[in-house]
Amino acid sequence: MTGQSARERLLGAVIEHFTTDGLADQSLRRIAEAVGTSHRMLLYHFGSRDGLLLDVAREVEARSKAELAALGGAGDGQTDELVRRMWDYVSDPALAGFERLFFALYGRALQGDEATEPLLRDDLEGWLQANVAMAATVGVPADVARVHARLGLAVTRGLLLDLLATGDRAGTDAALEVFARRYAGRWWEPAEGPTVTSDRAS
Amino acid sequence: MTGQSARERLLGAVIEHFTTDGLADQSLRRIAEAVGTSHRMLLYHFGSRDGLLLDVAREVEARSKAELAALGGAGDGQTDELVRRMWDYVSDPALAGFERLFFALYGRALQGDEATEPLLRDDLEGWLQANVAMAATVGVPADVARVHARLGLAVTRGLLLDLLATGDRAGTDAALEVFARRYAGRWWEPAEGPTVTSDRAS
DNA sequence: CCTGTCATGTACCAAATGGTACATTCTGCG
DNA sequence: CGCAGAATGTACCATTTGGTACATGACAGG
Repeated sequence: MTGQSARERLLGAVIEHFTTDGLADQSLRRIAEAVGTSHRMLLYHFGSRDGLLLDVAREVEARSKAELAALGGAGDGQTDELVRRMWDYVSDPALAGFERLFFALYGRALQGDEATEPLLRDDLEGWLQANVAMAATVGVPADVARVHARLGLAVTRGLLLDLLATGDRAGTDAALEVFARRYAGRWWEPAEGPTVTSDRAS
Repeated sequence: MTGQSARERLLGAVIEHFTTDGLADQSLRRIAEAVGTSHRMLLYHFGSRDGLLLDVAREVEARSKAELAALGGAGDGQTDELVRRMWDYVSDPALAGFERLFFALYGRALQGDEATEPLLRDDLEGWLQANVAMAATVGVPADVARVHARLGLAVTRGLLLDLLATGDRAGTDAALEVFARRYAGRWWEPAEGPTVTSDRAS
């Protein structure tokens, strides 16, 4: 029973360690000690240091995807509600450590680190597609949904960076609320009285 | 003349090196070789490895601030124009390497790395204050300006993360345009027909 | 010319690194 | 039981690491 499971337990423990102690400048031995094993075992299960980091990146990506999937249910077709729910979930203090790890891996990946690259390739595209599919169920055409999903993700990620850096929950909450307000309603259905945009004035 | 200048030249070269080759797992000796000096000299000028990273972080933060300051001029009081100009500037491919370095440092800092911490403390707050000051010249109250500046920065940063990861310029441009459209006009001047907010229950 | 200060090179160090070789235990299965 | 294969421990390795000690170079001002 230990076959794949031991490895998975280790992986979970390593992620937890990276979550609390950071992933920069961590040697196999330090990691091993922190998760209660030997650096020999990490090599055994993951092949190499980069192999370990690769699996960590994959797992983090998978968990992020799971986060987002959890938001799929109970949609009422109001995009502002979706972005609010997403923000509420993702800004939960209990997840802060994980989100920090996510961004640390992401930053590394941006600089060409091979081990963390899967994060770049799959994460965003997966989110967009999930969103497009979800939007289709309430009648939003795919191309429209895609661009709005993109914007919604950018807002939440940008504000999450802000929140993690400053800890200013009230400020970031307020900013998200401003955004959500402008997305209230079923705006994608063409005519419906005067639209949200305040084209007058200016 | 070499006094502070040699150090500054080195710092610039190191940043350039980090920009192209990444900052993860770089030893003093590798850095030194890349910038044409000895690891001994890096220690001499920056005290320690962390000292070097600290100065890199400070400099990157200073350059980011300078980026934003460059956007201050020629405002016409239209917030959508400001966010468009900001995006145009920040998404310039020529700056991509630098932005990647920025996010890599940022991610590190989020995980508690002391050397890169100044990025967290100063960068965002500086941007907010600059924006509030700028907005004041066109009559936007400070508290309103602050929350909108926050949102604007989040959108650009979030989309920048997207662009750097996917390279999808058309997609990110389109998302920004959707955002900007909803910000057209001088929306902060209170009464002007029905407001945007749709105070729904819950 | 001498002397002091900044800059740089050379040589070195103990410690830590990722990885490997080999022996050993554990465990499920025929 | 006995044995294969996975899991783990021990010991080791060459290399690299950040940092230091010390000598030397450049060069300004007295």
